[in-house]
Amino acid sequence: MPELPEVETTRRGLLPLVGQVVASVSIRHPRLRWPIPTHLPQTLPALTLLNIRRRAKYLLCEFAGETGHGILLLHLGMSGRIQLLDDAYPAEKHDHFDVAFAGGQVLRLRDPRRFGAVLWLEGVEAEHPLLASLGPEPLEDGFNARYLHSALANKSLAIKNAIMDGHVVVGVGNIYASESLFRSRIHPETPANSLTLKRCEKLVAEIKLTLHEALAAGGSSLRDFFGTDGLPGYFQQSYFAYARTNEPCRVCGRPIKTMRLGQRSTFYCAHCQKR
DNA sequence: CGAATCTCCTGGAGGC
DNA sequence: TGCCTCCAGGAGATTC
Repeated sequence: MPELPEVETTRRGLLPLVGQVVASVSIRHPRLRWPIPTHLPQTLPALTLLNIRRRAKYLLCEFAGETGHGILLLHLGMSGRIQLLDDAYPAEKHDHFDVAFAGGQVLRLRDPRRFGAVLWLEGVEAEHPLLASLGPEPLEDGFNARYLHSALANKSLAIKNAIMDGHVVVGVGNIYASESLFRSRIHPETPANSLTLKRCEKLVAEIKLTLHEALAAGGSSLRDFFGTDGLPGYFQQSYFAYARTNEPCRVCGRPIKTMRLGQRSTFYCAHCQKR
């Protein structure tokens, strides 16, 4: 399931397309999280890709030309992947969306579970409902202990749910929520507003560290991630807690426990992580 | 407002 | 081998 490091890795992998002009668009299966706009095959051709940015787990591809201007928003959901192909190879079952460029390369979205999204934004990007109320980027300076502590001040829910809420901080998915809480020695059920500033400091640091490490791993597996079915780098890394039910804690050796929190599998060490 | 629950979807794993 | 059930999950929508 694509987490922030994988989305960022995807973004970097697509940068060679910047400056290229769209030749055509194919929509094979328009029903993703929301319908893919049916006008894209008319709207995009002849526009130039100006840049590719990332906000949270959204990829924002800005296009402009004599016939228009807008942002193609892409989201990978949980099973999506974007391939950069040198040629329009025959599409497979779950290849729902292509953007073909004049140079011959093709951006292809594959998403078996169809939780992903392809949308077209016009007007002021920051005012779009999906982007307007997002919290800070976890790797930027705006995400710091003081900010987190105040953002949690009136929240009594479990800290794990809090850091997975995109209004608090974006880009922390289920895997890294468990991992960063383990590394911070914070029990996932701890009421968010009971964390001291000092523990917020630790948590912020571990979220940044965990994401940086995953990003480094994802970046090094770019070739695996693009064009093949190889697993992205972070799946190959060894987790401290995630998906390690009953396996020995890497710190104290006691079995890792699992629980449901906010409908999500949660992994932790009952001995190392304190409320 | 906060918090909990529901929802979309398909592939893979496990049971019989 | 086949069929059934259950589970995974990002995050917006809905409900309380």
